[in-house]
Amino acid sequence: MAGVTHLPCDTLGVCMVCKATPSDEEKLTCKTCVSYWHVACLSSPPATMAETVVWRCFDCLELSSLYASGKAVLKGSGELIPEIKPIAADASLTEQAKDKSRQELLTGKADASNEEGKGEWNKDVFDILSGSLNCSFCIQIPERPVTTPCGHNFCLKCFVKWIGQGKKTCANCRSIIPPKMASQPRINSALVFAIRMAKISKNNTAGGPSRICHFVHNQDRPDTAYTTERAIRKGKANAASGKIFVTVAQDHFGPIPAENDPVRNQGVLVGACWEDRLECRQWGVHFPHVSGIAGQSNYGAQSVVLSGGYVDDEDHGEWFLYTGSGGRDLSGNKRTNKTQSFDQKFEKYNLALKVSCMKGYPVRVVRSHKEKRSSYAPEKGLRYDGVYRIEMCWQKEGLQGFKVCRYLFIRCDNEPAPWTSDDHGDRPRPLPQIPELKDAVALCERKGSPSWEFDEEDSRWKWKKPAPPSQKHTKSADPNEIEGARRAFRKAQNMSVRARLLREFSCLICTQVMVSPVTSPCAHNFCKSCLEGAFAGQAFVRDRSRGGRSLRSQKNVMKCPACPTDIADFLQNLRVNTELKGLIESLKTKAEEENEDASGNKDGAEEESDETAEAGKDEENSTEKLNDSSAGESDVKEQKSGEVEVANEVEDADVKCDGKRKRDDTEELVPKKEDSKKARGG
DNA sequence: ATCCCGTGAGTT
DNA sequence: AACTCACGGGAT
Repeated sequence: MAGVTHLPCDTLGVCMVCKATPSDEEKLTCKTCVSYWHVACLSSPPATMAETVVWRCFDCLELSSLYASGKAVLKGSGELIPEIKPIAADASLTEQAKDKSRQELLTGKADASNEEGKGEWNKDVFDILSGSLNCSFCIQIPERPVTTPCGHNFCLKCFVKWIGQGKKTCANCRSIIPPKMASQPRINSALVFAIRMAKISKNNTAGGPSRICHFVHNQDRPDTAYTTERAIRKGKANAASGKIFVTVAQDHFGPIPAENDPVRNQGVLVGACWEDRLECRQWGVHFPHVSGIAGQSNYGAQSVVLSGGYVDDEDHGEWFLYTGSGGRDLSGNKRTNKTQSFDQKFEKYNLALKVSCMKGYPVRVVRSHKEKRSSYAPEKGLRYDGVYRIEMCWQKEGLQGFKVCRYLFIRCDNEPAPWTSDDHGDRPRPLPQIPELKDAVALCERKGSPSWEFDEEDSRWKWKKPAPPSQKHTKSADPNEIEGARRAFRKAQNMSVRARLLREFSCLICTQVMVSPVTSPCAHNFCKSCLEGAFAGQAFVRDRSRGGRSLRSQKNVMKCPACPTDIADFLQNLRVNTELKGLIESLKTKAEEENEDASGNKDGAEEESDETAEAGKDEENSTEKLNDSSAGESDVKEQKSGEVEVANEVEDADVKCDGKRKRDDTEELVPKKEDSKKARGG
């Protein structure tokens, strides 16, 4: 190692340079690998709060510049190429350069930068966003945006970090942040969508990358679950499933591709939402009606649902820790039971998950609104979030005192997750740091190479080994049903721009596009006036509220019109989310302009008959600029095409999870007490 | 918050 | 075919 020594703190928090044990305040966290560094031993510590938040250690800076120059690649297993060493201290990176490389990492535009003028791309997006939509910490477009009740938008990570430092007020305006929001911030999905729209619309005019991934919200529901004769009084609770619309086998692994979607010919795209489990089932994403795991113990698990049923679950978006099933007394007529009364074992569904782990199969992941402890859960219903791989599994003592099976899921999908505004899917990422591993029992890791793997040449995840042959017959959908569904779907596809805006940015009260949006602490968006109107005449405080010093005046509970959260405090001082407002306005304007450009053509398209629409979605894309392209997303079917073999011989290296791997940058900035094993120093 | 149903897939 | 098991969901 050359020149100045740069080393982080070790497992015990001891600085490896000066051997002191710095306090939390004296330590700095690398934004990328979440390692801790003693500020006093840094040659050039960050000067401002904003810099602190985005600070990256020397290893990671070097790494990102290697990425940018195309010299570094990730191995399929997710392991970082080892020859990357701490570089000579002052990597001579200016703040600008840091920002640039960070942004390149974020947007995946690394190697497209200066050539072909694509470097301007990000700048253009900023322009569209009027430069106004910035997280105050990192001065970037907010990643996983959360909105404070005072109407300011931040990256989830930056916000969590801020709260983690004991801050109780908004970093922008010093308004108090409600404790509930502080402890459980929810991503503002309307804002995510707005950012994506801005990117896409920019992209379409600037000739950027052509393949933008689709983001779907509610599908049409051409057929719903039905109530059988027998259960006539029980309504939907005991309904039987409606038709299955896709033609995949029940033990199909991976995304649902377009060729198995005769209804829409697009497959199930990331971000697809459903009302309930039966509907989710109809699209072939997760077949069981109640169970959270779909799988067979001798074959593998195809999908899971995160529904908050198990308190041990821990959700970090791109990765999460899942708890196995069982361990509960379901005798009598219980279907679920939150309390555990015996140990879980690796059998049945838990064994199925383990098989998927060992084989490296892609596992579809669905998140439910019932998971209240996750920032990534949808507001209502269920949402398909793409495929993940189970990198390892083990047992631990659960929070309820019995053993639970544990699974580390890491996202590996070719489409971006619903909470990011990235325009690309996942790249292989390192294992996150998992404190509970130090107490893990029966730890299992994959031995061979995974079946579902990132292909560097194609920059896509694919089957590197053939997908396991189905053991079930493939369901075929009823042609009549398909035709009906198809019509409804085409109609939805031809929605006007305004209808689209409406769908994404509608006020939950007036159902119109929000004029002056306010965001509640529970992350629901309304027009300011609508929300005011909804509570007009209601007093905030009961009785003796008058003279400013009423001692025990009782606050009235005022429930959010969209959920049970008490938003009385929020209502007292409604603040417009000006950034979101501006964004909606500019999208509106832009959409109208494009509407006019396409003029007569466009009107025709809206009234277009089903038959003409049959011509395909490509055509729709051209008439509808804001419609993201769905073409090109159907090629998830490389299974048996022959070139699989070639890829296989490249390496069969075992997957190890110790030492060498860097930690994931998606790790939450949380207390850092128990660092079981630091992935450093090796 | 609690009760308890019909359902459907896995397993025997 | 019988039996077990399951992170739903409407009704009370």
